[in-house]
Amino acid sequence: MSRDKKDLREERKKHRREENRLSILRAGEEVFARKGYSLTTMDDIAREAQFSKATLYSYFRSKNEIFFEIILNSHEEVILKLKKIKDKEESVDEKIKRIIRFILKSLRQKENISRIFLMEKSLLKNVLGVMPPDGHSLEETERRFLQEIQRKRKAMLEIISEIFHQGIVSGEFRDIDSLEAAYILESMVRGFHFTRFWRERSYSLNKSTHLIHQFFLYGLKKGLRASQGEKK
Amino acid sequence: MSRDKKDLREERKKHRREENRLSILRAGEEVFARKGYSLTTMDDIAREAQFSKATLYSYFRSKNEIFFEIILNSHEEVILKLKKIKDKEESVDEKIKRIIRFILKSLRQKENISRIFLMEKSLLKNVLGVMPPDGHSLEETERRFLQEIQRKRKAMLEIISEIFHQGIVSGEFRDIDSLEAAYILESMVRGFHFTRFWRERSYSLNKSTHLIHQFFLYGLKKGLRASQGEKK
Amino acid sequence: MSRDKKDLREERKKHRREENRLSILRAGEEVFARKGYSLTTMDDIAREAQFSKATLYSYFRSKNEIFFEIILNSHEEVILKLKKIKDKEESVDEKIKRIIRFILKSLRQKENISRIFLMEKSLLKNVLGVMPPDGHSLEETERRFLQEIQRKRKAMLEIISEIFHQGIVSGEFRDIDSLEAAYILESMVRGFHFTRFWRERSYSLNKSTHLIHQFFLYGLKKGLRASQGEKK
Amino acid sequence: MSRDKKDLREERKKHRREENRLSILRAGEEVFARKGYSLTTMDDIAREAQFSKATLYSYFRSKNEIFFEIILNSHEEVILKLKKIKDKEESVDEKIKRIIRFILKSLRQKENISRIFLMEKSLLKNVLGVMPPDGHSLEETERRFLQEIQRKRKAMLEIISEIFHQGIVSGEFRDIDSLEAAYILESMVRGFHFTRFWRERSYSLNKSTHLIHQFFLYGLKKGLRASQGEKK
DNA sequence: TATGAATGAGCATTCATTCAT
DNA sequence: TATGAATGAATGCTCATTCAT
Repeated sequence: MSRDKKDLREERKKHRREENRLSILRAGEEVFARKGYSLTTMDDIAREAQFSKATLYSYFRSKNEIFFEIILNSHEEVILKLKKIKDKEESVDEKIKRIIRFILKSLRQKENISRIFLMEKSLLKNVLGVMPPDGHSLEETERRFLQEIQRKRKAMLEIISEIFHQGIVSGEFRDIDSLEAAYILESMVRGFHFTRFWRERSYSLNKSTHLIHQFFLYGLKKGLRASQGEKK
Repeated sequence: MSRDKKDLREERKKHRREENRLSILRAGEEVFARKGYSLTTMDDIAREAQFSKATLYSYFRSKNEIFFEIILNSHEEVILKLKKIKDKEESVDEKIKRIIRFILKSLRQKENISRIFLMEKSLLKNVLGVMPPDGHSLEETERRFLQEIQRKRKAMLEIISEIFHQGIVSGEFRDIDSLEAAYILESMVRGFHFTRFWRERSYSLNKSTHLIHQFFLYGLKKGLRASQGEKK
Repeated sequence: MSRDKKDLREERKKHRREENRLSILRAGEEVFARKGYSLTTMDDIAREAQFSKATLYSYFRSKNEIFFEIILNSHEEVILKLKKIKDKEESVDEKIKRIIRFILKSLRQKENISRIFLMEKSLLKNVLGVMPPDGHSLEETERRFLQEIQRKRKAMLEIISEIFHQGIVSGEFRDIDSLEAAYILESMVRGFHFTRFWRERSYSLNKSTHLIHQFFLYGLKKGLRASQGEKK
Repeated sequence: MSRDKKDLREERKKHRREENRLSILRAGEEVFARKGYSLTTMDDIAREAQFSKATLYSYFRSKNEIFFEIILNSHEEVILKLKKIKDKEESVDEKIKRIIRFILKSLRQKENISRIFLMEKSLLKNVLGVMPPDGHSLEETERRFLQEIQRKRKAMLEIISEIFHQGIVSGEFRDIDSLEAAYILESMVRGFHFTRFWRERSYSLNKSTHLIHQFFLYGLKKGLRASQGEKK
């Protein structure tokens, strides 16, 4: 009895703890998205999460770690979604369109979360994107994060490439390296998103999706029957 | 005589000043590239430039201003190079290849200068890339910078789109919006560069250029005679 | 029980905080008095208060705020004392003497706190004592401070003028504007204090009090029975 | 001949130099008066004087020295004016009125020059008005300045006291220490000026003069025929 | 556990003064 | 002599992190 009671209490505690953890992550995402990494202070996150600053440190070891966790989680979501798309019963073309739209959409939602993730140097002290990813001189946490993230990204890209593979096997697509194609698609979508701020014209989600989709499938050259679909 | 002498001295002084200015910019570029914007201190730049920190302030009004100048200059170089490419006597295909290679190359060289430029939120207090570019609430300097940079980027993209236009007119390319095509190409190249850190495989400049070039011209679909050029 | 205990702890905490606050103010007063406003650094105050500089900022928003608070508090004390004097059962003459002595004394004690307060331009950016007190272009904090201080000073002078009023009503004093008389008395005392550094002779508190008192009551002209009291 | 020519050139040089010196002083007065001591930078003065900052240092050893010189000069003017008043053929009463008005006026004109002079601690590093005027630990320049200023002030006050002496001898004034009377008068005038910023009502030069004059002559007590002259 | 309080290490920027021409 | 340039030394303020309760 007392045994059970104790377990129950333990259980509840754990549950509560998990909930708080999530609160902090949500708060972090909110603030990071709004202010970027450097400009976000632990105070900001604490305020948003309605905890004391010190409490944050009982859930996470550092500002960095909070950020890492957010990034990692967001990748997890993406993987799940991509799997769903892959397993859908529809044409490969349609799937690709869905992928483009989905990535664009989540980039827009998480805006500078992804922005930061891709870019901010202060993230990994003096490292990210500059040093070759051998990762020596990285702190343990950072190393682990890098590994994690690379694993997840690999998973993402492999799912996409599997979709392409279907198209290649079926003879619909050119016989190319399907992983490279996945790289290209991701590059296009991310690139299109991140440069959009500087464009004169702004494109709706639909228009953007269509544009990228057409170019990715048919390229610039004449000779293929690229449908001249919707224009915004 | 004395007149001339004085002028000469003035001349030399001005020249010296210009040189110092450049030194600081070079130093700034170096350090920003290594550490990102937030983590770069004026002390860092001063040390690198072999000046006292205070001296920096006699050449630039702020850290921000140094950074802006670096970005702006780098854009200027790009514009010049693109113009040269455009005016070359060679096939449009070849020009596109050159553009891809050139952008990739300069992204690699300036590495996270461009990275920072695209991303760092702390740059324009809470603004860059997030708020719509209406720019109210920006400080004067920041506003000017935004204008400048947008002007330059527009120029860049227009040069590229003019090249495409040649191909469209000649019937070589599909009849699409040439500016949109420029957006896509830029997205691909930038995107490919910025995601490369996360890829398992790393691609040489040649291989990257080829890959992007092929996809940009022929897309994924079968039916076009994409040359099966070099593989890394 | 636990309830009470918690409250008690809260109580103690609050008390501790209040004490620290006072420590900082005392430290500030000490250093400001010694070095003046501009030359006093937050580091100085922190050292004197035995806190870290950062801690100061958890109690006060700025150097200015610390200074304002010191000034304000010191005025509060003065008001209290003046009230006491006013309510004493003794002759108006005696009360005036007490006022003179009291103000002189506290000016000596707080020495250049009051000096600074009256004088330092850097206090209110380009304002204090120069611009008419319309107060536009002042920051919020500064505006509030100005209001507060003016309210307190008004209170001080009104108490003094009320004392004079008694004397006027009783026919002892000339029928003059009692507030103007208060202005004059304050001017004499403050003026006498602030110019003393430049005098050859220095006057004891007693002697100073007597001197001012005599002149304030009887003026320079012959014809009144100014007591030729103590000479130092 | 060549001798004379050389002398003439020397002469002109000296003259020019003296003129520049004055320009700088005038500029300094202007800026100090506007911004106070701490907030005034050498750059400000240089700009106002239309010289390079470095040039200032060929005329004065430091910011302090410029300020000292300004103060000293201004005292010189005062002395001259007081002498003139003293030597005028008119009643002592009238002379006193003139003195009051004159001091008030120049305090208003030089506003925070005098303010600073009286108050700013940063002037004499950590000293002025705080340490007993023994002046040890003062820098040479500061010591000299203190001496100078004290000499001049003594002169000023002696002139005033001489005027009073006339009145005492003639039996018009009470038989008091004329120097003390001078101290009191100065205190009243300066005090009245420096506290004016905090008063609710503001007084015109005339009204101020009258007020101070009446009180100085007749005091608060009834029994003397204080003329109930103009009220503002 | 949760938290209010404390702080070390910075950081951008300023300015009186010196130096080289 | 006059000056443009250079700089050392500060200074107010911030923030991630730790500590004591």
